Amino acid sequence: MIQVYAQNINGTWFSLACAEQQVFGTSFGETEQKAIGNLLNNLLFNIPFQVFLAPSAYAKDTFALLENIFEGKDVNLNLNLAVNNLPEYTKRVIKATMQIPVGYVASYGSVAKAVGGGPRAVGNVMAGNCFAPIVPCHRVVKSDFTLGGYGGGLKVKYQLLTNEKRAYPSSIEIRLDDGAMQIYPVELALKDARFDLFT
DNA sequence: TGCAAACCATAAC
DNA sequence: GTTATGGTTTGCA
Repeated sequence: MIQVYAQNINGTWFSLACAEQQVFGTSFGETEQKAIGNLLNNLLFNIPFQVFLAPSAYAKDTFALLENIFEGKDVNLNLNLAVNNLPEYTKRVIKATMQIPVGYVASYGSVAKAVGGGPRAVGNVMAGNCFAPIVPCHRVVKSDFTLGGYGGGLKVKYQLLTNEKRAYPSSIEIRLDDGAMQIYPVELALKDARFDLFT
């Protein structure tokens, strides 16, 4: 039985699906309904779940982690994510995406180059990301450094990236199991962002 | 700039 | 099996 929780932190609703100290999905939204809706939408397991009003200790800890990520802080991600049932390619993309540090972004194309496959396939994985914002899909942008899309809305993507500014001087290459991935300072993606594109 | 074609793993049928 | 669908990219006018 999977346990589902929702909690409001500083005006944002976070949602969590977990069992046995293992995270099956996370999400967030403007309202409690949206947060849980997003969560269940992406949850691909057809397993019974139960919604709890009061968070368990484990849920509390995880919510605190989500909030820290949301605010752009550097956090230690030693969470136990339930990815075993996901398709092989999806796992690879998730793993690579989690290697993007705070303060940097990657493009769909550079992720694709690192894990194989094409940019659109990477976009597909992001669109179904069950672990936002733990798996930092908001750090993946288009090759021209416009934001691309975001499940939670582009405004949120912009906000998250703004919180993660670290003023790194240049792009670097990070090593993955499979290959290498080029990542760029997040400022590049924020420079030309215009709010009128968000509506 | 703007448009069309190539791109590639999933999910749905 | 086959088709449709993207949070894309690239080339070309």
